[in-house]
Amino acid sequence: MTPDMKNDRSDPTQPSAPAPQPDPGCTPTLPGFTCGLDATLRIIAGKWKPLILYFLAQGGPYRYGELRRAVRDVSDKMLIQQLKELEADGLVKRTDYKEVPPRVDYSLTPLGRSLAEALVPLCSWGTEHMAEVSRVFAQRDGWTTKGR
Amino acid sequence: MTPDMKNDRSDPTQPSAPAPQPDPGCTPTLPGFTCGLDATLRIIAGKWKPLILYFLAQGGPYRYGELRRAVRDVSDKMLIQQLKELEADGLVKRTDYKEVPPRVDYSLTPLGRSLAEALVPLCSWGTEHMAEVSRVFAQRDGWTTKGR
DNA sequence: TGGGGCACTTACCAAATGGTGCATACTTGT
DNA sequence: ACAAGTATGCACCATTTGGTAAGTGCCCCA
Repeated sequence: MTPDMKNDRSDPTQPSAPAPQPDPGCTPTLPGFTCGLDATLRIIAGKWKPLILYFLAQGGPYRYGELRRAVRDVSDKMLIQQLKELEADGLVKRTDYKEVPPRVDYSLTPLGRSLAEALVPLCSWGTEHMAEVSRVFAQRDGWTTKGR
Repeated sequence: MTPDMKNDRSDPTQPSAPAPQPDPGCTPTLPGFTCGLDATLRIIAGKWKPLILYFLAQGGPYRYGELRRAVRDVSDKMLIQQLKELEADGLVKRTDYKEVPPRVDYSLTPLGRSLAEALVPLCSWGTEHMAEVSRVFAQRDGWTTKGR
């Protein structure tokens, strides 16, 4: 067993790479974030936020009800909650017309709009690879080609 | 005042827009997804997945330990878990060298690489707007200028 | 007068998510 | 012998997240 060359290179006792550098386009400037992606992810954390941003980016301001119909499967509670957070984070603007049957609409702030644009490639990716993606989910949901 | 024109246009009893169309770049083809973005989001759902993909995209294959040091604050359990899912989803490839002190490394599959590229704009966005973002988090974490 | 819509709000609950710590099997260094 | 490192597995627990269902005040319509 060639005892002195079992680990030909990169022997585990001496880490080959101390720590990968998180750089290209990622300059850790502010504290708390390891990189820009980290920062972004924390802002859009929440099941519905990216979707909301994206829908809002498609059409002009949407009324609450429209939005809820657009983002299918979202409950009132969730939609409101995420909208509030997005508003607090300065990504969406809420306009309350103070009318008597309530009328409110939501639109993107410039910041929100810029973020929504960064989301576009993700959308395209999903569209392009939807076949693979749905295949993946098919088996995730406990499902085999042979039925059952 | 002006009782008959309170709802000048788009009176609430008659929805102005029946349902916003989720189209530009989003063609709902396969069942289950409202649009491409939806599909993508489900694949990268999980606190660390985008980060893992992104790190993997930066350097070549990473050994498990390197990855964990790179993605700071991630626990073993989480990292392993997410790596397994990514592997199952065909985004990363795991190579086990079957050596005696365990040696394993992870790299992106072509699919994973393409997804990682779609993540780039998010990273740039985060980097560009990191100031705003960290301001947002400052107040989210219950924080006032006047301390405590 | 009753039903429905609007935009929310609240209470309660289940499930997902994530963290800590211990265990494994084996090696190398001291 | 013992600590440390390698890549994981697993049990247990706390927190977070998300969902359901109900209620609110006010209006319009039949």
